[in-house]
Amino acid sequence: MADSRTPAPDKSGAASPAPAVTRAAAVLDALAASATGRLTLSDLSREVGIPKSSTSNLLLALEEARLITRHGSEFTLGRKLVELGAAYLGRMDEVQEFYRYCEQASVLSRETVRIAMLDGTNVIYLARYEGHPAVRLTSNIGDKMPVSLCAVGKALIARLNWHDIDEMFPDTAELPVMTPKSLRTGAELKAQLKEIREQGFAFEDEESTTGVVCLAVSVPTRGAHGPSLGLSVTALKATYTQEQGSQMVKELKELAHSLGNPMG
Amino acid sequence: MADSRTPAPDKSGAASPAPAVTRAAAVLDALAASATGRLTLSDLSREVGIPKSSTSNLLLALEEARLITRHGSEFTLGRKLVELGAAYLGRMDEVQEFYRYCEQASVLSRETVRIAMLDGTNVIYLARYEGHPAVRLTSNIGDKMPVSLCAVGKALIARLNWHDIDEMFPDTAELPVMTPKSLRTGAELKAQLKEIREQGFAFEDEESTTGVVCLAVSVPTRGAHGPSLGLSVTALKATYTQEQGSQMVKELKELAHSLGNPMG
DNA sequence: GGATAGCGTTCAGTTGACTGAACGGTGCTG
DNA sequence: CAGCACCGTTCAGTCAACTGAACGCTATCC
Repeated sequence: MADSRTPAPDKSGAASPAPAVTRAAAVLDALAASATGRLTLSDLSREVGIPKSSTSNLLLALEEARLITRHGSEFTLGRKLVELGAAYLGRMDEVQEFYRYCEQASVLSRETVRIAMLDGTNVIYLARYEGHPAVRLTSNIGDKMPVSLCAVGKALIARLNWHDIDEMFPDTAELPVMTPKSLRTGAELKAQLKEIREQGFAFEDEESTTGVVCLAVSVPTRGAHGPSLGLSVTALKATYTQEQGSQMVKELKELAHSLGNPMG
Repeated sequence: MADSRTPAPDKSGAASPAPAVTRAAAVLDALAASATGRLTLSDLSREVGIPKSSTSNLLLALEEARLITRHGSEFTLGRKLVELGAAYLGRMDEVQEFYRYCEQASVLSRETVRIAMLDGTNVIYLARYEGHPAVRLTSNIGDKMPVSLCAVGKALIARLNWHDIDEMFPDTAELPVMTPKSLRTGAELKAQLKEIREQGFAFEDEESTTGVVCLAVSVPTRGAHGPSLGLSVTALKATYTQEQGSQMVKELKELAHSLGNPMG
């Protein structure tokens, strides 16, 4: 799991309009971020920085809503979160369309394809099509990954305007590293982003997993407010060929275009 | 409950220790339950039954926590819910073990297998192993299904004590119907549950999808507090044989036993 | 075009939620 | 066995979050 630091910790000057809700969300975050996923009332009180008595009340309410579950004196995330997450995904027509397209595509139907969403400096995987039994991914739906480490992350970032990119990744920014080939600095990342913009798709060469390569494209934003979506194919470097790659990019782009324009 | 002079420690409704949290959860539920998944402030205020001004504050806090997202004047569920749901699933060792077992099993490795959780009168699908490209399920992870319509639902219900079952499904209860073969009444369902208890596994014969059959078993509850888990295999009725079925049940039971007893 | 109905926002008063210290219970430690 | 440290719970006082009516605004209707 990648460490994600709170992006914009609102200073104490700006109070929340419903503090109890903000705190409850912080409790959920703390549970999600903890190593074991099991924390006691005191743990949470310390972690989130609110008095025990207040935390106790929050936990009672969260438990009643099934957003958390109590196991003796420990708390874990609740199953209601799975339902809500599923409800979010179920409302995304793009996911349904994604499956349908992958099944009937000529090359992609036999590959491992994923659709992901940009979330700050991470991507979140929304769905996975597994047409290639030899390539089983360890990552699951909902998992996060730093953008600099995967093709789909780079494809999504490349669509942002240059000013935002510079802000997110200063030249000297140190990027998370997972393999010897991982990009190291903001400058390296931005050099690649220029390439990606020119060629219209992104590439990953063993930057997150040795032996594995990825291709990815971004989906033009549907409507005015939708999240940024991206598509990626994963292949084994050992069997990957240039020709195969260009065909996959072609189909990825076709799917991306179809997702971006519901009617066509 | 007799003395009306006591200062009423608990009113009939049993007030929540943190109402704002309970209300926020109700807002999320309302969004998840709505047909389109997009509601305005006024919609939510009416739906949940709280004043607009209060709702406005709740929504602001929820939006700040990214539990909901604002699109103009409409609100939808937020992507943070996908992360939290994934964190819940990622913490379930059973899911990881489920994948591992399916891959190395002799028969199941070539079938479509799922693991699901009981949630009231529905089951929620937690993970899906697809070893059989010919059978692609339309349901996704996190989707809900009435227990009476699927083998895994019946397997899970069958483990409850008879009193609870009678309460959930009176003889004359009308069950949801999806195909001509769907069970219609509580009495029909309970007759099947008796069979399931005797033979130790559940069966579904085109009750949710014509042309499709399912086998399922329940997992003995791990520890004292875990949720009720169930396993199911889906097959095409056209190619299904009795012999194949008994082998699949055997492997399902083995996996169930392994999930219920972490060390063995 | 004027009127209406509905939307989201604002604001001051009052109720009820949050605090923090003290309490009883439990599992280590010396 | 006594001592300690930590846990989760309780309770009364205080402060702030919630209410509800009034506001400005935009679409809709006659």
